[in-house]
Amino acid sequence: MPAKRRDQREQEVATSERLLDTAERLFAEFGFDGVGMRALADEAGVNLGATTYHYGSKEKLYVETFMRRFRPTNAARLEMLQRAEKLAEGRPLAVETIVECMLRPPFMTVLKYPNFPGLLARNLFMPPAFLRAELEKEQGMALQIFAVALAKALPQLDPQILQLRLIFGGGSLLMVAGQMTRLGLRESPTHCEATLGALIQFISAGLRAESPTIPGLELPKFTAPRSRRH
Amino acid sequence: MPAKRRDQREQEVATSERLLDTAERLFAEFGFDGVGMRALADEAGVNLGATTYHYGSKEKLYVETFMRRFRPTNAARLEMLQRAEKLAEGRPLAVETIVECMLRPPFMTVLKYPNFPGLLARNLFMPPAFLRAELEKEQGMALQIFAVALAKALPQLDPQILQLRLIFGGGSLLMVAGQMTRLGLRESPTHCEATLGALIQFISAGLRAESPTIPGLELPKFTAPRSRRH
DNA sequence: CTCAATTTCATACGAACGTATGAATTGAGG
DNA sequence: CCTCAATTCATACGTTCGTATGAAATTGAG
Repeated sequence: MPAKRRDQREQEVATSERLLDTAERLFAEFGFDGVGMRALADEAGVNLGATTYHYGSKEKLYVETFMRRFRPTNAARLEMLQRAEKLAEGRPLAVETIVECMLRPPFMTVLKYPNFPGLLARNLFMPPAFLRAELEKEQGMALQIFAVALAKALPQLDPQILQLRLIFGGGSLLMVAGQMTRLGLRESPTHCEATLGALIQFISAGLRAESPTIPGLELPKFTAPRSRRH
Repeated sequence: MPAKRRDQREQEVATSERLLDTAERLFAEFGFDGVGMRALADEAGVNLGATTYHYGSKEKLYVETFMRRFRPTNAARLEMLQRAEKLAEGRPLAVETIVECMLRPPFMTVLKYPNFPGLLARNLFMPPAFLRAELEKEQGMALQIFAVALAKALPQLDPQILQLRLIFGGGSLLMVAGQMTRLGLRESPTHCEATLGALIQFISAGLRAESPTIPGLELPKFTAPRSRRH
């Protein structure tokens, strides 16, 4: 069973990669339902049939388009946290350090792949039904790990409040990611770094805010997908 | 020129309203491109032609669906701020007060109309091209006014940083709005109020964070729409 | 050179899309 | 009762949708 045949002499990048790159750009801008397979194939310069041949269906292509960036980014966050913890040798990590571990990898991904922010915002805010499962699997554990690390850094903070504040912070990250191009953060790495720093400051301060035991707050499990259509 | 004829004896709500309500639900869940006019008309129990008759086009219906909620919500924010300022009689407002004026009206709208969060998240994060103009017009001024009020409450804060942090806070609001149903905040006003309180705390603390003069940060005007397709 | 697997390509299918059209239906005013 | 504007409704238009099909072309191994 032969695998990849086409050599690299005439073709700069393989068809499947070209499809993924184009899908990243178009899906990020117009969303799943806003992009047709024909437009996608045309922009990628490949035949329409190549889409089903390489990815089976539009939904699978969409999932793979997102996961190709999301998976390594998420892995990098965990690695960065582990490295920080190893470096600390038992001493508790600063909140800023943990937050930076959460934010820097996505920021770097966003800086490297200009169309990723759109995907990120779309899929984390209002994920299509067919993406929910794989998404939950990938990010659920990471979120849990960071919640534990932060709980260690903020022992006096109610875990429920912490979970809520993590959601708040995630919203901030998504917002700035989604508007990155609009903010002109792509032209200069300096701006980007400065913005990342400001975001770390903002979220860390929010996490540290003293919480006067809000009564009656009782958060559910944060699972429970819903879906209709598709 | 007669206007509304059909009396209210047999029809609970008018056709145009039924269309808006259904549009709110479906657009919130599936987005503009994810909803067909036929499905919309069917779920609303009206004829397909009624959609073009009452709203002219799908885009106009979409804009009106969103603006019907967004306009009064935004107005309420400004009114609440004005009331607070009048009540303060010249004394500077607390950051928490200003932030509450920004957050409470949307929260109330979200509590009253369960499908509004979806619209809000979709349209503020990744607004369709045809909505950008009307959106900018509606929220641009409000954001400016709140930025001024906050600058007065935080005189030592760099305005650039403030603007950035406002974006962060907006992300937090959108995130929690978009996940409101998922978080189970709809069943109990107590949870909702508690979450609102936690969000006010979080954002206020983030706004207050001391900013060690991040060098090289230079934010652009925050305008510049892009668009292709449609 | 041959062969078989891999990849490309043109084409076609039925369904759904947004919108336009004009005929029925409705109901208050003359 | 008749009129007429407002509204509803059935139907049809051209287009685009996602996917399937099978023949052509390409490729590396033997």
